[in-house]
Amino acid sequence: MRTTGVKDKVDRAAIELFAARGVDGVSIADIALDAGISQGALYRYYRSKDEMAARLFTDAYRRTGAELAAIGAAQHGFAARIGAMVAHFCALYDADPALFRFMLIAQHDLLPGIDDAGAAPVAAIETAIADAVSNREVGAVDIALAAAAVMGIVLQSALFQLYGRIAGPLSPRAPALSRAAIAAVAALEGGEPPA
Amino acid sequence: MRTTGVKDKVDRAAIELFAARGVDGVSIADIALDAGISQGALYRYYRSKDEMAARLFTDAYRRTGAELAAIGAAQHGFAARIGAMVAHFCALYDADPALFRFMLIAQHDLLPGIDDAGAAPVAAIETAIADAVSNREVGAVDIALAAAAVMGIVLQSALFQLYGRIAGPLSPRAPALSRAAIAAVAALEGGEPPA
DNA sequence: TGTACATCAGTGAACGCGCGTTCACTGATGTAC
DNA sequence: TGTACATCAGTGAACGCGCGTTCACTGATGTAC
Repeated sequence: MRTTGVKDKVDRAAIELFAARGVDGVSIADIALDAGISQGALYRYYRSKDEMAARLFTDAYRRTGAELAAIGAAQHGFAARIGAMVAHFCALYDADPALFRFMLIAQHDLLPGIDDAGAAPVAAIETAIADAVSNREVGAVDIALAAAAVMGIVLQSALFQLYGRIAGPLSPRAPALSRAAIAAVAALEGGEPPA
Repeated sequence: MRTTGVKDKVDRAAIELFAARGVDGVSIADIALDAGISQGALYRYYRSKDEMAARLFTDAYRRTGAELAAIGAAQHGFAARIGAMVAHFCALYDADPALFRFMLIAQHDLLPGIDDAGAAPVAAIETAIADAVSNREVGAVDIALAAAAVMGIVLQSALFQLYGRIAGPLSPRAPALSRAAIAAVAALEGGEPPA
């Protein structure tokens, strides 16, 4: 088992601190202290604080999007796809809540800096919904609105867990959240305004 | 019709700027410039920048919570309550998207500073769900999880509108979002883990 | 095995800029007589 | 109606602190011969 590199310690310290206090609420000195190195040493790994936050965010965002897309592609049928994606998200969240809190907090600042829209987690969900509509598994829905419903159900549950409104890990709730997401999409059928 | 006071101009400038760039991304000088006054004059209205952000947030948060609670109390039946609350939220959002973007962005920093949990918008939704459960309109559900689903559906739709994923105002989507929220809650029945 | 040299992760002090806050002052408005 | 004074919103320059960034330096590790 490899010993943890300095870069890993830096990344971990930054994610934990960013999650707890926001990017602007954390100084380079804070991160260096938690990582156990000097301030100057941080610049061996990142050109600037902005680049650090952006890379940590973008990497996690792309990785999550790619995993969700792969998991969705491996399943057959709308319910199975949503079920597998929701379960995977819950497992990721439980494994590293700080990372997801960081992503949820920082998205408003850092999302505009991401060019590749296809890499987004939401793209995987939209694909699953669009496929289900063209398969006639689901009636005509506003794809964006349906994706918002699915993401909202899962992300808001994650936020409630972070805030202590929901106790314990998210994974045991994954089946219930999947059912809610699928029901929400079905309820949107036929309600889309004219294009 | 009263002419707009200086304080109103300050509040409006602050909300617009906070919504666009986040509280930490905006300087006192920026706000003063947009409000058309000097930096020093801001301190006639707020003791500090922190107090300004906190008061703007808390006021809007409490007002929204109180309005939702009143609207929910005026309706009979779960579907009517959720429908009215969702419609009201959409109308509020359409009337002032910047205010809600500010609230959504700043909640992670400023929510912990609010002591009165009963004033929260989520409390109004939890009340509606809890009432429906005790009336047997809805089966046994995890109240917090059901509230997360309802809030998530609406808030994520608002975010998608802000990001341009959904075009036009939210209000025409209110009926569809209500149906999705009610269906999501119903789908959660019987899926709660042991207390 | 030993020596000279290159590389490079990490140090820690210093710099400078931006920003929140303060404060002596101005000038307009209102009030007492 | 006029005068003296109080009040107070607003000004603008200055201050000082925190923070991101830089940089000359250290010391350990690896490599060539």
